[in-house]
Amino acid sequence: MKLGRDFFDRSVHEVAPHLIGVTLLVDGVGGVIVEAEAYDQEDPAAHGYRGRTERNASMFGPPGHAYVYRSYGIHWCLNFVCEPSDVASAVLIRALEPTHGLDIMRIRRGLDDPRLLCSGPGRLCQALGVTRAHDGRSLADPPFELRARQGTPELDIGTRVGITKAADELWRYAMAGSPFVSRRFRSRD
DNA sequence: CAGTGGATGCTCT
DNA sequence: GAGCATCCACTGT
Repeated sequence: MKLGRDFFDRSVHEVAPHLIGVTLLVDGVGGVIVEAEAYDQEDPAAHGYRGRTERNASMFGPPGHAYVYRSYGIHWCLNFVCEPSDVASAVLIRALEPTHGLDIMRIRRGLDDPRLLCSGPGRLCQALGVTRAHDGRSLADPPFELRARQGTPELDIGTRVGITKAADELWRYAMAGSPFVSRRFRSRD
């Protein structure tokens, strides 16, 4: 079952936790989203914070579309744009539990361990073949496919990874205890 | 298991 | 010219 048409027409802080458990496929290859981070329009760590530029234009576009950017000159990172147009906010997809097309992922990644195929924003883009070519594309149309989750997973919540500004905001969400997250959370009691 | 440093290409100041 | 929303290899416990 596909996601509702208005799934992304709300705050990133509501969308991000609701994405955990959703299945993401790109040309039939992908898995269950187990980790995501929210970046809102008043967030100094967000690319849209200082206004619209050529790179972040997709963030200012309609919700339910992809924002893909190059990270550290090497990797690609995939975001889902949220809220109305002209409000720059998006959710960074940080990790998947691979379920579809593992053979293709292994070839693209050059390794076998399922835990290392999609456990990080750069890794999952390599495994799913996501590049700049996907920037601005609708998540409701091929090659993307999003399938609604069944039930409500328990969440781990923590601070975001790899940033220096607004580093204390608890805007990182993950499926509790998943071995497929990019980094472990603080020990839970 | 923790910490460090290099690769690498843009974007923005 | 600085600074990355990262990953991997390598070091030392």
